[in-house]
Amino acid sequence: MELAQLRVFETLADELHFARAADRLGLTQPAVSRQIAALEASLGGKLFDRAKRSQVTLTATGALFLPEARAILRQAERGEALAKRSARGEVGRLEIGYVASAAWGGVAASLVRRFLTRAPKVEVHLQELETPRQIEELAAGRLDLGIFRTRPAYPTALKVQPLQQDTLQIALPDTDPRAAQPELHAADLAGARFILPHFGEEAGFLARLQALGEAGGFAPEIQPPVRDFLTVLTSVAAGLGAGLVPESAGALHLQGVVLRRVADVALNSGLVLGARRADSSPLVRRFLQMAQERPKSGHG
Amino acid sequence: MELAQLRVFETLADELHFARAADRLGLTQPAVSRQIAALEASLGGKLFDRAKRSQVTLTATGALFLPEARAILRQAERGEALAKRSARGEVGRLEIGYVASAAWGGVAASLVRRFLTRAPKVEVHLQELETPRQIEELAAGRLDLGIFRTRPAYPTALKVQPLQQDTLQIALPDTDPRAAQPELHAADLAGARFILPHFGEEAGFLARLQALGEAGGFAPEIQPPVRDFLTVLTSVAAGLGAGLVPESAGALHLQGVVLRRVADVALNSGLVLGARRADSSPLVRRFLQMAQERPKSGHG
DNA sequence: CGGTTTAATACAAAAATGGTATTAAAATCG
DNA sequence: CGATTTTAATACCATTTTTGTATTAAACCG
Repeated sequence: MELAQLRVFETLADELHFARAADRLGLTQPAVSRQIAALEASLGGKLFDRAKRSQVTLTATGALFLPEARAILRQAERGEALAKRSARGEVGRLEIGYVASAAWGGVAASLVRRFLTRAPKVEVHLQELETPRQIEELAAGRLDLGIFRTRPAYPTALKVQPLQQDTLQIALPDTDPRAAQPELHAADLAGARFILPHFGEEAGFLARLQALGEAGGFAPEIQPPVRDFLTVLTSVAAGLGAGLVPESAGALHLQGVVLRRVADVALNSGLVLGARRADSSPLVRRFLQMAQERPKSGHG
Repeated sequence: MELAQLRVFETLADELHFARAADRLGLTQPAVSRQIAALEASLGGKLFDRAKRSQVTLTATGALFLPEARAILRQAERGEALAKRSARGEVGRLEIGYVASAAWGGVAASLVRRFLTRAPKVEVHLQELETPRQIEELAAGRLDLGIFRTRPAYPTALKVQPLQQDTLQIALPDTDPRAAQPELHAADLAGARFILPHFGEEAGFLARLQALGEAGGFAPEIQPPVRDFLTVLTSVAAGLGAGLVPESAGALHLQGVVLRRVADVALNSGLVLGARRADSSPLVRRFLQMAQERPKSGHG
């Protein structure tokens, strides 16, 4: 017994006419005759009475089998559709990690929102984790995707793709004399007090600042960390010190604050989207592909 | 998507090893590889991860599809089994008519009982109807089988097969002088009074008796009809007259009664099993075949 | 690093499936 | 009632699909 035979059987049971059934199936009449004969042989009994040529009818066995055949076909169609949706990455479950800084800019939220628009049946679970933890969890298989900050290197088991190319910039009060310069050099920042955000165990900003100090030949003085970027910028505007913030923070346009690039030190700190290199999940593939289509999400 | 592919998929999902799955399926390993590849192509995504050669695993899609595939296969198996049982005549419904006289001897009951032993799932409905009515109902399709008395002819749409070859015989009190003869002739019965059974509208016995009278050149005198054969025979033993009873009534061995054949008049009155000639129902075929296997049922 | 295991691929043989043409049987029409 | 038409089955051939054997490529293991 094969599904193809059941499809022929169902159609013939509908039409009760070999030639018309063949037509509906895109076959010829003899093909239908043989498929039915084969099915009947495999079941060990006739399904149709064709003693009267002009009025094919279901036998008792055929009538009994018809709802069974329909059930099998419908079940098969449902299963096939489900598998296809799954293969297209439209159903399933995704564990996605994100760094807090990806949430501020709305990058994580807008990515997930875009994905769910296309694949509403996917169950997405979000977890806020710092970059190193995400890399661990990804490798362990407890995360499927991670939205985290660029690193100098990643485990070979992971692949990452750029999400947002953020440069860290220096935020200065517009009253600061250095604010007059179009761009700064590390050495210009000697003696400045720095206001840094601190989220969980994320130590990236601190590390960058220390690198900056080394390049400029000074030991940066650090204010107690604040909770978010708005506070960093407000503190800077209040003249409490300088800030180290992602370029995208400029979108806030806070009065009394200017952002300046550091010309001689690379302070790239983009967001990347990471996944297991060997991950064959269509959901992950689809998410990665979608993220690549429009590397910068709508939000500034 | 085809059932054969699902069978391969299920087995491979069990074994997670192409060669072993092939073995279980009675195929070779490349055949399994290709069947899976074909199924994956038709679904538009991978079902197995075989990056690591030594550990084939289900993908998320594969894991999702496995219960679906199992459901389809089980449904197909149930449907197939049901159709096969139906084709073998083991399920369904039979409308069977019988003449009252077939019930006395237990012919109808024993036939049905034998049939139900072999096909317990068949729903049998019995209806007591006289011969002409059964023939009507059979032709109309309201009966599937009929157990009735032989007729000189039947509609061509029907086929009948012998069930029990009953000759009608004459029952006489052993005190009757004719009881001394080993067999009678029609003429011997002139002047006898006859005791006949009368059931519903069955007029067969009366008609036979009249034929007998014609052959013997006398008008038979008829006693009021009685309800059953035992009463006929008891009346005969009491000397109330002669009886006309099926040969098989002799099995009752009633004291004081003898049964005698009528040599010169054919009084065959067998029971036959009738069905529509065109009936393709496996139940009917099976019943007819069973009845033929042992033409006389266990009962005398 | 070499041998072994395992899945995929290449190729030829076999099976099945489908199509065209024809036949047989029933239905329809004159 | 006979001729024509309709309809399903069959014969036959071409095509496609499936299988098996042999081989290859990759991963695993010592």
